[in-house]
Amino acid sequence: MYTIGQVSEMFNLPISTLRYYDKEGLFPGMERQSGIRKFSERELEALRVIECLKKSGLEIKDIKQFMAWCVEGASTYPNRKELFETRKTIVEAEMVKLQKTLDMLKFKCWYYDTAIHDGNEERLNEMLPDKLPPDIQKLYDNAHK
Amino acid sequence: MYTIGQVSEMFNLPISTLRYYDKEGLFPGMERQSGIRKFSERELEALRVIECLKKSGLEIKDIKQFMAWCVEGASTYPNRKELFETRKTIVEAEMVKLQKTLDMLKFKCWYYDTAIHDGNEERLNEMLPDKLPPDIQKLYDNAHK
DNA sequence: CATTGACATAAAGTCAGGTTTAGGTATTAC
DNA sequence: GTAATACCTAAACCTGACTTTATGTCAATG
Repeated sequence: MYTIGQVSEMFNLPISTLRYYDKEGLFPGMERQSGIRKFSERELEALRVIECLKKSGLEIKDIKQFMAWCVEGASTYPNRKELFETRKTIVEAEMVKLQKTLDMLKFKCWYYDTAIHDGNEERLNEMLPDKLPPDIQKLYDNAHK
Repeated sequence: MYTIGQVSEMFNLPISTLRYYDKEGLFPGMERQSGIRKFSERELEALRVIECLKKSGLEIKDIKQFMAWCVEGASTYPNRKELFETRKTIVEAEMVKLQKTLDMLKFKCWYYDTAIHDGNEERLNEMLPDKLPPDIQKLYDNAHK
């Protein structure tokens, strides 16, 4: 059993955030000892799932709904599974977008590297948009398609 | 040259957002014809960079700073390069985190698949935390490390 | 020549996800 | 016995990134 301060340290989250999550119903049935929250292994796993679902773009109110399903029991397995399947699809799409972003950033790094070397962008402007070095061209094309 | 409406269609962004970006100084030196904004190829590339930098987590006011550097000329190449290097590092870290998120989601999909099949979580609880099928164990370990 | 549609502005409003403030309790440390 | 520390609540506040509202201009259409 952990206090809110210990959990705050463990997860590197402000205490105020943990209290906010609790207020929003993300720890249904969490124990208390004379008013003080007692975080058990169940709440730690809940917190891991919260961080995961948040990162997948889910809103707090929908995470609350998921936690309510967990309390409801086996009848909500299909709801929970569908939720994770949906989030998985969304995160996979997000990864593709982020890779495109990363390729743009890599291209710009090369671009300014070259600009610094040349002292101007003249040569670069002549190479754009389709006479870039092969590996750079790939980055540029993926970032601009 | 494009009108705000055409750019809105091309980038699938609300007109209000484009006007907001302009107000925030993200299109320095954009032309106008009797008050009406004229988006040139320069503004379209700016918009691509805006989307990229936004996705990398940069705030509007810092994107504005970057656009100001672009106007300033060759003396700011190093500033611009450093900005992109920093964003690249941040996005690479983000990709690692997102992969961890994805592994958690994949694990949970398998988990509820199994729970639905079994009708309860008893067998699953016996397998946790280190007697999972090898491929699932990998997902679980990456998601929980 | 009035209405429609696309453009413009300034200023107020919205929203999620916290964070801060103000005030209080309970336990341990000197 | 008082001071520090860790916990508690309710409610107000904050922030960034838009979005909406209210009002107006201008060109082309019926």
